[in-house]
Amino acid sequence: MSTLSDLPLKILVVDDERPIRRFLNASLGNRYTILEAENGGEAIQIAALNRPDLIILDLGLPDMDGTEVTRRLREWTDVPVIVISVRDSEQDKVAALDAGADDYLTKPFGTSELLARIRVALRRSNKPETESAVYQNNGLSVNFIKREVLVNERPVTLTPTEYNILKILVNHAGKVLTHQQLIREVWGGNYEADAHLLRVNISNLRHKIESDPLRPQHIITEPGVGYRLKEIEKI
Amino acid sequence: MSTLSDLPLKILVVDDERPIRRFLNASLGNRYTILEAENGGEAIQIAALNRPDLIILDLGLPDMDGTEVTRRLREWTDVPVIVISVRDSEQDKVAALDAGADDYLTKPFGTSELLARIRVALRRSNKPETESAVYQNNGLSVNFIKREVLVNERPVTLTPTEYNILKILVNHAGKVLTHQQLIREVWGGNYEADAHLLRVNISNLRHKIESDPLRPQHIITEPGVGYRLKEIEKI
DNA sequence: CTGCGCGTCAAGAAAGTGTCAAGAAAGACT
DNA sequence: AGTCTTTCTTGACACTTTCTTGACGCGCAG
Repeated sequence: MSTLSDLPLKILVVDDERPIRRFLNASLGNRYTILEAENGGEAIQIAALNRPDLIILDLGLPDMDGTEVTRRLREWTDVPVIVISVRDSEQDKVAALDAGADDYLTKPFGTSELLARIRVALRRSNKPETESAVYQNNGLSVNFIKREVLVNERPVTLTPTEYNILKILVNHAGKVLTHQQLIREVWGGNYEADAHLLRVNISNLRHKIESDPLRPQHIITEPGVGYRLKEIEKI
Repeated sequence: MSTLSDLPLKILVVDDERPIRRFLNASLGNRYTILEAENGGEAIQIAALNRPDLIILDLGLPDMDGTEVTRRLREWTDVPVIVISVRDSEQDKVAALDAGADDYLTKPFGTSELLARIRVALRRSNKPETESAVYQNNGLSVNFIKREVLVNERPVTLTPTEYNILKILVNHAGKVLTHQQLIREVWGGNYEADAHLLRVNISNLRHKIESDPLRPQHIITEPGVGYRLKEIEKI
């Protein structure tokens, strides 16, 4: 069990109030290396750059909601996220947890409880899977942090829907995704969207990332079933 | 998030008070299969026997402390444990979490928060992707996740109907399937489809996966009865 | 020889797929 | 608020693949 990297574990504290950051720094500083961020954008940047082992995230941030930060993080990393907030409503908790947070602590909380919950989160995540935030295969490159897509080194700009579709395909690269699965994941459970809508978007997407949309090299149609992102074996 | 392969997950509820068990059963019963235990010993027994996917554990048990139960469980299983308790002291929380619990909820709590925290715990523990759903025998290989069929290492493309027929044959590999069974499974209960239609499709399928369709090595005709996927004993 | 089950072939019917373009909706900027 | 731009959604159409049906040949048993 003991994966002993003797370097101290890094924890990123995200809070816009300096006193809280100072308090957390004092509570955790002698056990962990503390990184700090003041807002959501900075948090994502620092997380991408420094790869902390855990993130403590305040819900109330100036630039973007903490739930949104979590969602963005989850697009490319499984780092444990512990949300802290003054909001105590069940609705807030459920939203944050479902967005991908691992725990939710209501302020004020005791230091020892926070430490215990940090230990739990670290214990669970102690399987260092080297998952990269960048997908690369077959001339297609998707950077989930920057939301940047390259085709043969050349950047392409995708609309939000197109990016979402591509993201799902990449996350299941090689596997066939049925129309229903794609529709559910892109447009949400309420499937007002039909297969035709999906086809149009796939078509648009292809025109942007395929050199020859008639003979797609990336997004392969599985007739009667759905679509699949083609993966080429790397030796 | 990807939501595939959903057989109902089993949750073990451990509490000595019947009303609480009943309440949890009502709250979770329509989403999960609920097992129940009244005390620590029983909990461990049932956990060992039924291998639940998650355990909800009350701290106050008649025979042994919940923390102790958690410790005993952790000796042999990583099943997520969510502790619920009336005790709100930090000391109790830290003790339970450090004993191996994944979460700690103070009574009273809302149903939706509990459900959210259950989802978090299950999400974390479900990481190992179910990758191996591959049938392989006699030069024929069917990967159900990628929806890929290989004959002697060479990929073949099947139409939806052909794939469905093959899938059913594979799922009952070695056994004879009557015409009626196959028709019902492929075309649905309303069997407007007749045996002739099945024969045409079998013929097409054979031309794709048999090297010599006249002497089939995979799809064997059982005259007057149906078809069978030939299996070769692996040593 | 005749009837029956089985396999093959080919052609029309049906379903699925890709593209274009126009209107609706959403968002950004004065 | 209003205007402008981008993005999303819908409908129409051509095209392709797949499904279904009917015709026919073969082998075999009665």
